[in-house]
Amino acid sequence: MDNKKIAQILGQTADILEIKEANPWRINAYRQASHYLENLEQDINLMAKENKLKTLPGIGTGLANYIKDLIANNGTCPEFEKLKKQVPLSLLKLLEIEGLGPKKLKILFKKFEITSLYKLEKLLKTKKLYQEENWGEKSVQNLIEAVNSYKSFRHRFLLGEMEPLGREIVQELKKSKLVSQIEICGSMRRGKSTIGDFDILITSSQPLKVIKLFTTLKQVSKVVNQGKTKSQVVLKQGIKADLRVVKKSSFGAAVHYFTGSKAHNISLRKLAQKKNLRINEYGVFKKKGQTLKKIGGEREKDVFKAVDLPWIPPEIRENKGEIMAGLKNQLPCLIKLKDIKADAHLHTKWSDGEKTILEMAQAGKKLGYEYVAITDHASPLGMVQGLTPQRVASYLRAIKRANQKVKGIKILAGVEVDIMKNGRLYLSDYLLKKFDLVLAAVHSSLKMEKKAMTKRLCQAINNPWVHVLAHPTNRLLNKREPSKIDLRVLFQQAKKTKTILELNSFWRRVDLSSQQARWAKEQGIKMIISTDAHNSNNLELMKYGVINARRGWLEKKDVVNTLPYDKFLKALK
DNA sequence: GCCGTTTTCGGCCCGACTGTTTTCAGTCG
Repeated sequence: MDNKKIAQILGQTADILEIKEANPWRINAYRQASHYLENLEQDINLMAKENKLKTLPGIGTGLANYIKDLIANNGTCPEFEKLKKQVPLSLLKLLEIEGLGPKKLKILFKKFEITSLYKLEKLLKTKKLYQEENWGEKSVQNLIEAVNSYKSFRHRFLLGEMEPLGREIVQELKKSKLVSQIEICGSMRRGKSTIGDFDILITSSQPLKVIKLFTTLKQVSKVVNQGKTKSQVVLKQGIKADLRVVKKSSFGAAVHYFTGSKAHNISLRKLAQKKNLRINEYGVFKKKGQTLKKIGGEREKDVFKAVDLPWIPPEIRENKGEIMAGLKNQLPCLIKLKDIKADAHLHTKWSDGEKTILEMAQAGKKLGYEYVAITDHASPLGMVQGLTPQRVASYLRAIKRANQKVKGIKILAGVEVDIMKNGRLYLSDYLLKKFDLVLAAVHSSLKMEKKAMTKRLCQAINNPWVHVLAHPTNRLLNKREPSKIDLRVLFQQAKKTKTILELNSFWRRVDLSSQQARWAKEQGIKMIISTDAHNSNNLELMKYGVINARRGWLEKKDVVNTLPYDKFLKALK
C-alpha cells in the first residue's frame, strides 16, 4: 500500500460521508488527512508499523486505526466496505463534474439510481429530471454542458503549455487600460507543474467594464458566471479562468489568499487567530470586541508581517515547513533564473535535435550563458539516430570546430548515453572518457520491477565516467507514470558516487519532481537544471526547471550549473 | 474526527455567484 493509495481511500471515504450528509467536520478530517498523506514523504506503512501515525498532524486515534486497518487488509476494512455498499465508488467519480456536489448527487443516486457517467447521460436525455424539486431548465442544461466538458477535459493542464496563454490574457486585459494592478495567482504563481485553472486578480476603477471585457475575450468559449466582483469563463483550450476584482487596499491580501495553497492559507490564518487577528482576502483585521479594525492588506507582505513572518516565496507555500522555517528565520534563499550559467543537456542534428551545434551554442550565448554542453544521444534506439561508437570521433571533432568558431561561450563535449536493460551503458568506458560531460539515461524498458530498475540505475551511476543521471524517473505528465524506483537506495548511491541528478525542465517531464529534488537536497546530493532542448528556442524552458527547483527549496549552491566554467568542471566526479 | 498557551468541550475559514427559493441552499475556490 503506498501513501497515494491510502490517501485516495481517505478521500473516497470523505466523499461517501459527504453524500451521506455525515458531520461536516468529520468529513473535513478525512479530507485533510487525505491531502496530507498524498504529499507525505515517509512511508506510511512504516509509520503504522512503528505506531507513529498519531504523530502526524490531523491524525488522531480514529484515523490512525482506520489507516492501520486499511494497510492490514490491503486497501479495505469492514468500515470502508460498509460505506461502499451504501454509496458505490463509481458514483464518486461524478463529483468531478462541475456544479455537481454531494447534495445533488445524492438525489441522482437515490431517486434515479445513477451510479455512472453512462447512466447520468442516459437520464439527461429524458425529461425526468425537470420534475424534480429545485431542478429547473437551466440547472439541467448546465449539467448537460458540464458533462460534455468533463468528457473532453478531465485532466490538469501542464504549466509550460498554459503559462503563455495566461500571459496572453493578462496582456489583453492590460491593453484595455481599464486595469491598474493585475496578477495571476493560484497554482500557476506557485509554479506547480500542472495547473487546474487561471486565477487572475485585478484592481480597477471600472470593474464592470473589465468583467465584460474578460467574458468577451477571443480566447473564451463559455461564460460560467459573471457577477459584480468576479467571473469565471472556460477558455477554448478547455481550461477555466477566474477573474476577481478587488479594491487597491485589499490587493495584497487577495493576492496572498488566491495564491494559496489552501493548506498554507489555513495554517497562516490559524497563526493569526492566536494573535487575535483575522486574515481574509480583504486584509488583516484586529479583533476589538465585536468589531474588526483593518490593519493591513494593500501589500502581500502585510499579511506575513501580521503574523511575524518574512515574505515567503509563492513556490514554497505548500504548508510543508515554510511557516516554521519563516518563524525561525531559516527560509532558504531560493535559486533564481539569473543564477544559471549554463544549459548542459542539449541535442543537435547529431541525434534527434533540429539545429546544429553552432546554432545551439549561439542560443545559449543569447541567454547570457558562460558555457553549454552538447549532449546528443548515444542509443541503440533507431528513432533517435544517435551516436554510434563509430561516429563518436567525428562528433567530438565537430564540437571542437564549433568551439573554435563561436565567440563568447564555451561548448562542452557531452553525450546522453543510454542505460541498457542490464544496467550497462551503450558506449564503452574507453569512449565515455573522451567526453567532458556524460549524462546517463533510461529510454527503453521503463516498466521494470522496482528492484530491478533500482539496480539498473545504481549500476549505471556507479560507472566512474557517468557524471549525471538525466530525467531519473522518466515520467511524462498526464501521459506516463514514473518508473518504479527505490529512491532511497538510488539517492544513497548517487551520494556515494557523487553523481549529479538532473532536474529536467521540459514541461512534460519536470523530472525529478520538486518533492524528489527537496529530498535529494536534504541528503546532500547536487543537482543540475537542464532543458533537454531539441531546438534552439527550447533553451527558454529553463525557467520551468528553475521554478521546479524553487518548489524543491533548492538554493544556488545545490545546483552545479550555477557554477562558473572552471568550477563546474571540478564539480564533476 | 481532530485539537488544546481559552485542553476533555466546543470550535473547526468564509465570501461570491447561481438558480429558482421569495429568503436560501448548493457549489466553488
